[in-house]
Amino acid sequence: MGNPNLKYDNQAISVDCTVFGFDGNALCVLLEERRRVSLPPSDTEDLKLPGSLISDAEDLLSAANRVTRELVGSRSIYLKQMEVFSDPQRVQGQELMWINNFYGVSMSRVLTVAFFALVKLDERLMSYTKRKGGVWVELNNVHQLALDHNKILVAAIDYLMHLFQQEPIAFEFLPRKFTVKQLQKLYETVLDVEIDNRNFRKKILSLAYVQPISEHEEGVSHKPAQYYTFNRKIYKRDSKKRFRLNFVYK
Amino acid sequence: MGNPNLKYDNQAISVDCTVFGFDGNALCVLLEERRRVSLPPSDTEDLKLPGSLISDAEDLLSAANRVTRELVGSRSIYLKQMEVFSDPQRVQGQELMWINNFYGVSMSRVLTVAFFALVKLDERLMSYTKRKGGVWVELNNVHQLALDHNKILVAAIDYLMHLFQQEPIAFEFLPRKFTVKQLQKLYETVLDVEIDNRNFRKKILSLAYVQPISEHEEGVSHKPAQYYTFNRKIYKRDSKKRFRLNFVYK
DNA sequence: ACAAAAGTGTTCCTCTTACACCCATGA
DNA sequence: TCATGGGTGTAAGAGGAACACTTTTGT
Repeated sequence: MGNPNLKYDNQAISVDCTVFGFDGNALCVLLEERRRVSLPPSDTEDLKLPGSLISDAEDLLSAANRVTRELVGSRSIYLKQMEVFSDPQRVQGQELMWINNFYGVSMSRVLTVAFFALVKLDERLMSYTKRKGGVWVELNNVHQLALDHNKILVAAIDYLMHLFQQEPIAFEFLPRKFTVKQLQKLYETVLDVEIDNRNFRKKILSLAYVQPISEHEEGVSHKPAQYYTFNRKIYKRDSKKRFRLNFVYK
Repeated sequence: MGNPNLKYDNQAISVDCTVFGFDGNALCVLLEERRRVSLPPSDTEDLKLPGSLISDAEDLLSAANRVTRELVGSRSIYLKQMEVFSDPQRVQGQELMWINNFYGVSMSRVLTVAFFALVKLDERLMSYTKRKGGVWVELNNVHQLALDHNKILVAAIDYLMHLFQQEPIAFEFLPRKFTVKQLQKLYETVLDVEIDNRNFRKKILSLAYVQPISEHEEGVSHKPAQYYTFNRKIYKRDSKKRFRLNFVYK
């Protein structure tokens, strides 16, 4: 029997999405202004990660899709469950009141499931987001966020850097056709390293799933670069073959 | 404003723990019998992963610790959040009634946060678990479990195999001092491969964080094996150094 | 012709893999 | 002395890292 002294029925669940994009130079994250219903205005904490409580009939992925689509529209998006933040004190006082008020409930705590998302960020998406009330902020320019969203963001950056070295998620950031240089710049930005251009090319072009197409850059005042695409089918086929003990650090 | 047609306040949250152990030959998972309050008995579905609803004031890790300690006692345990299962239909009908009844609540759904755990399984733990009403079942002998616990178990096995190649969690399964052979057998079991003994030794012994101690096996009727230990400090120090693009499959 | 970025090769070294026999102990 | 599992070495190949110059285009 569950302990009769404990309560189990006063908890809300939310999703909060950390959506990353790459503008060609820097990593950006999608933020929105908090709509302040009954909370005194604050200069420093009015930005937050997009999120929402989940309704009784909704699964988490649907909720995360709903939340992100509000700001990025119907484009395809890489979306993955990351981590649950469950400190009973993570939302309290006025923050909790704000949520209860906003959703018309009276819960004593809110757990949040953090989602990790990647999109292809371009001019059109930039302005779409703006019209919908969101902003893309370079990671270096992110200051204090509402609730515990700085903590979630830090976890997401960490997750991004790890996953980036494990799986070819780089291509989620780039348009369908891209140049080797764009790809290299992306790796350098995300992992915060410098990469030798010759070695990078050699490595990337040795991958069967990065394929040249019969198109080159146009209208640039230097040698036009070859375009490549990412072939997911080939990646999936080949990724089953390998077995490595990658924990090896000497 | 949250959509006033939706309800947000009728959801319970549970943790379910997949605890793995290695008995020297096979991987085992910790299961417990479901205490059937108001449900017709079933021959095939009376085993489940250990789990519990979380109370309003509890964080997830504490809940997972509480749940596992009931069956493994106070020994140290590797415990990590894995994935949330949030299908609104995942628990319904009699299953849902059983939970509401058991905990004295009336929720319309239960989300569960699956935890992933590893313990050092030995004779003492085996019998401790038995006294507490749990069982260790070899993975090959796990049949139909209650609720969606087979699904959770499959996800946990997958997670284990991936993590095993990424991080030195093998040592969480073994006693403080172990032989190379034990370690190799463990890798072969978890990853379901055969490993060349000479190459395995070479690799393992090249790792600064696997250290020989001045002790050998005793009472065996063959050359007694050297004992080694895992030095976590050295691992942590060295793991910061390396950077690799491990997504590379050709 | 010049500025600007694209593209190209070689050498050295480390790590991986495949493979077969001798060693130390208890019975 | 024998059965049992512990422990050892080498050669060939693949992948990673360091490093500097030529090519193609627009202006």
